[in-house]
Amino acid sequence: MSEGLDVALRLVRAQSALVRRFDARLGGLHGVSLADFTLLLRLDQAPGGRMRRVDLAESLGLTASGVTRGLAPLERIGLVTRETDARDARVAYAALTGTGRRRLAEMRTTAEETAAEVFAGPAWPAADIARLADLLTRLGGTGLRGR
Amino acid sequence: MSEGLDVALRLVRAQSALVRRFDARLGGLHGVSLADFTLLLRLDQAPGGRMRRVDLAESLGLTASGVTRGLAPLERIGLVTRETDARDARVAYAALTGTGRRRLAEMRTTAEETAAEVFAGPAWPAADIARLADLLTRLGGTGLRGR
DNA sequence: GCCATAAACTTGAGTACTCAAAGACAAGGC
DNA sequence: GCCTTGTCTTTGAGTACTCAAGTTTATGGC
Repeated sequence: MSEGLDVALRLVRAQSALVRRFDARLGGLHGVSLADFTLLLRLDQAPGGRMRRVDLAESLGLTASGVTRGLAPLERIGLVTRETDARDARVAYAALTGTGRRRLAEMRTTAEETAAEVFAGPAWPAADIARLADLLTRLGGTGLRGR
Repeated sequence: MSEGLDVALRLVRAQSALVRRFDARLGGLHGVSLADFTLLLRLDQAPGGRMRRVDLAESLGLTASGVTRGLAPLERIGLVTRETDARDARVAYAALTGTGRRRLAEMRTTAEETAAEVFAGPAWPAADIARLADLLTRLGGTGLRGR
């Protein structure tokens, strides 16, 4: 089997393990999934803590439909609100609420702890984590750091 | 944001892009998803081209339930058959059929082409692909190479 | 031999997405 | 001002999984 294919399959496999791990921790402590967390994080990084649904979709690698469906429960529990645009009545912003921001800060702590556990131990020197970040960036997934 | 968390999120993002790409190619040319292909590939690598469903699940990172559901359509289109164990009536093997093996060989070609496209260009020297393979292996996803 | 426990598998219900279609609005040509 | 085209969003239907519960069969103590 070609190495490229091997890498792609390994990546898919690694992802499902990772998602399970984050889902378990975030779900247990905060009642949200990794997808929920990622969405909130992305909102938090946007100016004003709000974004149009299309842009959110684009930025998360989902369809607009997926964003609508993912946002609904977060609105229901008061982490996100819907805001309108004065200029364009078609657009519905998703905006972080105060509660959302506070809860997100807590989630972020546990997400970082989880990541630290994943990369703990002598198998993961900082240089290798950085190398992995670099390689994954090249692979085309838009990152979220420092935005 | 911690670099570990950043890497984890990047990986998730990269995976969804990758899966979409493979799904499009494999679906278009052979009518199967990347998940289908991975399952068939795993079967092909097992001695006798057959495996117990539990082991298949373990090896793919799915639940037994997911395997049952994923296998059904592949049995329906004749790529896989169900076999019984003479010693233990609980187990139902999944086995590649001759057709399955032939079709898999074709799928493999397009999967390798797709992987080659993903890693094409000067951004991806062979050494970096190998490095990525190594890093992902450390991350715990069980690979499929050379089994 | 019988029973308790455990393993392999399937099934029902639920979740998180996808795509395609539809509704509401915007923008530009004319 | 109207009409066409395009954009933003939601919704219906379908897919691919999950978990929990149920069935069937094996195994080991006694």
